[in-house]
Amino acid sequence: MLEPSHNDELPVIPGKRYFTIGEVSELCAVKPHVLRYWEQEFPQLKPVKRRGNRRYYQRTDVLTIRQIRALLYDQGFTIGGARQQMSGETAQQDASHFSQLVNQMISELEQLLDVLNTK
Amino acid sequence: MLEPSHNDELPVIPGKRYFTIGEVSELCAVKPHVLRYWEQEFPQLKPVKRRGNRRYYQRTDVLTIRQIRALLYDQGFTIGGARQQMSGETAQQDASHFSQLVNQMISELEQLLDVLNTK
DNA sequence: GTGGGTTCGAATCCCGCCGTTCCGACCATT
DNA sequence: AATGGTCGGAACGGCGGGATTCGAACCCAC
Repeated sequence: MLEPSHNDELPVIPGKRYFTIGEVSELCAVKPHVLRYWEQEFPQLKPVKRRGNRRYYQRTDVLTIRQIRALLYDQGFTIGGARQQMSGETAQQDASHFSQLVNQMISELEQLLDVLNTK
Repeated sequence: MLEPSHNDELPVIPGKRYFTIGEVSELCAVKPHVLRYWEQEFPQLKPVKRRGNRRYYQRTDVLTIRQIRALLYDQGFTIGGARQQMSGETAQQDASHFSQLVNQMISELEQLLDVLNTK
């Protein structure tokens, strides 16, 4: 069984600009080494790096990580699926699925229009 | 990268009532042993069993399997995630999103009806 | 009924995803 | 300078998700 990890209950993000990997780890309940690993897997996750290659995460990075976390731990995506989801590919599928339905509705409405016209 | 498996291009389901596991395997492009495995993982997948414990799949079963297949191979869910998805937890989110849209369409159609009536 | 293909459940095997652990070196704060 | 966090890289590991194998039962065509 998938255990929902209650993303909602994560701590409030403090009002500062930059966070170390350790801080982000706490804020997102994800171990530092996992954060480094995710960085390889998700191109959109690119914290600033300074002296000695140290990572400095911004607030948006923290939100990105929480989103990834939700996709993986709550929604039950694989890493590949989460990446696809983040890059918006599935939104397109949804959209096409949707437009298909809409097209069908349109053609049905056109038939209805025919009926109305011939009366 | 996740390779979309083009669920759309699966063969049309023949117009008969029952299918053997081999037929379903072809119809869904999923090996028989995987179908048996999925049966353990997805409670809603319960083909009828007859003489000698043989599986007889109905059309709805075929559709269910295609759906599972899409969740796993196209959308990138884990089995746990797909199960959660199938059991309708996330579907509720989708549904509310959907019903919102449908409501909007209905109100627009009602406006259209008004126009037609006053003419 | 007889032969060839299909299916059965259960056991076993296996590969790759998703981390995890180790490492010596570097950095920051006291 | 001492303590504790962080660095990258490589080696290691669990286990999810099948894949393979087995002998036996079954079905259909002939």
